[in-house]
Amino acid sequence: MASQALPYRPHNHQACVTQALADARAICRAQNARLTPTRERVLELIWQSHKPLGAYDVLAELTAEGQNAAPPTVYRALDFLQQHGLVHRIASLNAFIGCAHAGENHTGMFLICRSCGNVLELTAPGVSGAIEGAAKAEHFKAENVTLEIAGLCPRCQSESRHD
Amino acid sequence: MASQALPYRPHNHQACVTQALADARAICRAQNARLTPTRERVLELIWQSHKPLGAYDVLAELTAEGQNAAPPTVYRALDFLQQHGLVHRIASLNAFIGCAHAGENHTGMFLICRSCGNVLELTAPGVSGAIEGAAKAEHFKAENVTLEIAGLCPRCQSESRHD
DNA sequence: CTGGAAATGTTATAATGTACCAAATTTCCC
DNA sequence: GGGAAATTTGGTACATTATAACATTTCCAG
Ligand SMILES: [Zn+2]
Ligand SMILES: [Zn+2]
Ligand SMILES: [Zn+2]
Ligand SMILES: [Zn+2]
Repeated sequence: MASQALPYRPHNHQACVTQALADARAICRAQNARLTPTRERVLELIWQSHKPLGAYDVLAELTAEGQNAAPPTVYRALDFLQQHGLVHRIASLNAFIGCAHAGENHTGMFLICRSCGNVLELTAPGVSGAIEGAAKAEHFKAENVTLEIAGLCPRCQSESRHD
Repeated sequence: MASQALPYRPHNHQACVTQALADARAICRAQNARLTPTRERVLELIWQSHKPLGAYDVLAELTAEGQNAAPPTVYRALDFLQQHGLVHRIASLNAFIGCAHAGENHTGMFLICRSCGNVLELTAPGVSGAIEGAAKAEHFKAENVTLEIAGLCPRCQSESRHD
């Protein structure tokens, strides 16, 4: 069997976080955007795992750390991070996840495991092309694509076989 | 220019509604499911237009008609209609729309106009195939696909050109 | 009939997201 | 550096969407 994608297997996740934060700093510097402490901390919290995190989960962490935070605090930080392509919102879950392809121009495709909750973000050119083609055939000008696939990740499939 | 899809041009919309209700009755009869008056009325309200309707919009209509309705009334009806493939939930809008392909086994792809709000539901085999292929390449078992494309419909594109 | 299943009524509350205005901070020009 | 403008943050209140829980009614098979 081919090697599985990161979210589906044990790995040094701290490296994911470190890399994501480093990328974020570089991207913000390049765009002259201010990655303030709260924004950076929210991004780090979002990256705590490969599972999407709800805005109010982020809020709870912030307040637990003694930070003066209210819902707008979190939503503002999340808006900023989305604008700069650092996090994605998963509409079907009302939750947020770190972008695995920050800086690259891409259309996210999310594989969401309903069992373990992990999410893998893909860029599938074939899929994007097919979507654009279908939209074009209807003379529809596509601006934003939401593509979220719920199901079972490789790990959870094999676990359910061994129950 | 090719003929535009229904939502984007004037048409006898009452025929859409009548057809949808007739289909729904047939489907429920075939599945031994009870399309009760409230459920049927909710479906009819959802079909009032080709724009998605929020659950609380449906609720407002029901109560305006003097029906004894509360949020669970609407959500239960919507759950039923979704289960039987008669309506879809648009996750990116928190709203519901009548299924344009009820009875057919399909994966909905929704073209959502950010200007006029109309939604066109497509079935694009090429897109579905590409998505399944991409999921399979990651050994992911896809069960449910959310595919929503926001942009500008043909009509709204030409209107903005003539401003 | 009648007993169990399905559907509905009803109240309360959870979960998610935004409007709005004031205060603080940063930026940038002079 | 001083000070106006813009950005960011603090904080309250509220809007919107969705569900939990339990009582009551309706339906239907036997
Ligand atoms: Zn990781
Ligand atoms: Zn999983
Ligand atoms: Zn119509
Ligand atoms: Zn339009």
